[in-house]
Amino acid sequence: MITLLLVEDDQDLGKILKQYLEMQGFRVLLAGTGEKGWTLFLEEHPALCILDIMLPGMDGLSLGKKIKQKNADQPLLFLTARTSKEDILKGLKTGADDYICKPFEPEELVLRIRNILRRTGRLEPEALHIGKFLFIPDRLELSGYGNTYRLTLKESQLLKYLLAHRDQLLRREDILVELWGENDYFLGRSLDVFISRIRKYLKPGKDIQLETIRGVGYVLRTTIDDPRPNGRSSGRG
Amino acid sequence: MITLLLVEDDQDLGKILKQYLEMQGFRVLLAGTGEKGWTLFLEEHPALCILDIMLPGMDGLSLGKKIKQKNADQPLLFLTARTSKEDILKGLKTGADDYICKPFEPEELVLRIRNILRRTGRLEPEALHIGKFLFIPDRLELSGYGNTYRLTLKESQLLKYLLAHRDQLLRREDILVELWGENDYFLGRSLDVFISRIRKYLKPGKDIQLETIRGVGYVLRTTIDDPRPNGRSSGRG
DNA sequence: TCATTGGGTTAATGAAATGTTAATGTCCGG
DNA sequence: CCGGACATTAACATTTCATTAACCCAATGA
Repeated sequence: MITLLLVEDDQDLGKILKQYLEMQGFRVLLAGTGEKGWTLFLEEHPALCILDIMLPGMDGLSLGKKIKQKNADQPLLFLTARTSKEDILKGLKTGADDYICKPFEPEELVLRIRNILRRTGRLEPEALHIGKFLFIPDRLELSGYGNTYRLTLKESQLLKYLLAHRDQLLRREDILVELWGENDYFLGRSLDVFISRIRKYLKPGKDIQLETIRGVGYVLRTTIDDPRPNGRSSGRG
Repeated sequence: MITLLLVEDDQDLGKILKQYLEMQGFRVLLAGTGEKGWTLFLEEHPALCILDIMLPGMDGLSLGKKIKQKNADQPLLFLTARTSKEDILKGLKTGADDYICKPFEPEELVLRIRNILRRTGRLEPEALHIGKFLFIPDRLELSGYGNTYRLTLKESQLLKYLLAHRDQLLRREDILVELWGENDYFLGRSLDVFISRIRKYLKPGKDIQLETIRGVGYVLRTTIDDPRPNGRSSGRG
C-alpha cells in the first residue's frame, strides 16, 4: 500500500483529508507540525509528502527544503492559500513538485497525487483495453493500430465513462450530468461533438461499436472483450 | 431485490427512511452504529451503503473508508448536515459516490439512490417475459428464438404497456392517452402501425396472441404466463 | 349479396435528433 | 498582447423514425 505523509496544522481539515485519502486506498500519516512531519518522514519514507505551507514552528517550505536535502528525489506537494505571494507560487511551479491552492476539491487533490506518483514511477498507470486499443486515462493516451493519440481531457473523461459502462445503455442526460454537471441543449450538442471525435479515434477498430440509441443515448459495444456466440440482428427489416 | 445498507443513529429518521425506501421496492438493512453497519456490510454485500457522517463511535467517514478498503468499487452515499465544512464535504462526490445534505426530501434521496445504482450498473434492468421472449425495456431489447431486436423508444413503450396489462382488454383510447397524451384519428392510425410492428416481432411466439377486439381495442394473451423452465434462479449476481 | 366500417400493412414523407466540420470564445503561459 | 490548446457554439449535412397516406382485407349487417 502507498504511504502518504500529510503535514497540516488544521486538525479538522487534516482529519477529513486523512479519511478521504484513506478511502481512496492510501495509507496516510498525519502530522500537525513540521517537526512531527520530519520525524515521520525519516521513519516511514512516504511515497509522497503533502505539506501545508503555513505551519506554526517549522513552515512547510522549510520542511520541504530539509526533506529535499535528505532525499533529492522525494516528491512533494504543497498546500497553499490562494493569497500567497506570487513569487512563492512561481517558485513552487518551476520546481519539480506540484502545489494546490486552498480551498480545493479533495477530488482534485487525489488527481494530483496520483499524477505525481505516476510521474515518479510509484504508481502503475491504469490501462484499459478497448478491442485492440490500449487506453491510459491518466496519460490521456489512446494507442492501437500503429498510432498513438493524445486525447484532450474531456475526450478522455468521456471515453473512460463509456468504457466503465460498456454494454450498458447510457442516457445522454446521465453522461451530461456526470461529465458536465448539468444538462441543457448546448451541452447536448457538445456531447455530440465529442462522441463524433471518439468515433473517429476508434474507427480502425471494426470490433468496436459506439451505437446511437435515438432519443435515449449511446452504447459502447466491443466484440473482442465480450465475445458473445452470435445472434444480434438489427431491429428493422 | 436490491439491498441497501442504511447507517443512521437517529432512530426515528432511520425507521422512517427504511419504511420509505422499502415502499420504493428496496430491501433495507438499518444499522444504528458504525460497528453494526460494518457487520451488516460484510454479511450482506449491499448494492449501496447510505452512511450518516455524524455517528457515535465509528463515524460515517471512517466506516466509508473501511468499506472502500474492503471493496474499492462499493458505492457510497453520505448523509451530512449543512455545516461549516460544507465545501470540503462537497468533495465527497467522486466517481460512484454522492452525498446529500440534511434535511432532505425522501424523494430526492430516492432519486440519488437510483442514479448511483444506475451509474454503477447495480440496478438490475427490469426483465419481462412474454412467452419465450425476454424483453428489457431499459435497453429497448427484445430477444427470443435466436434473435435480439432493438426496438425504438415508442415500440418499447407500447410493448411495455401491453405487457403491464396482459390479459386485460385495453381500449384504443386508453393506449393513445397513455402513450401519446391524446386521442385523435391520425394517432389512431399511428397506433395501428405500431401494433403491426409488434406483431411482427412476436410472430415466432405461437403462444402469444395480440388480439384485436374490433371497435374497442386489444388484448395481449400468452399461454405460458410465468416461464420457469428450470426453477427461478436469478442469473445475475 | 353488397355496402360500410374498422383495422392491417407497406411505403412515402417530413420533423427532429444526431453527425460533422468550422468558427468562436476562453484560458493560460510567455 | 500574442499564440496555442481546447471547449463550446454555430452552421450545415445526414439519419432516424413517428406520422401520414394509400391501398388492402375482414368483419358486420341489411
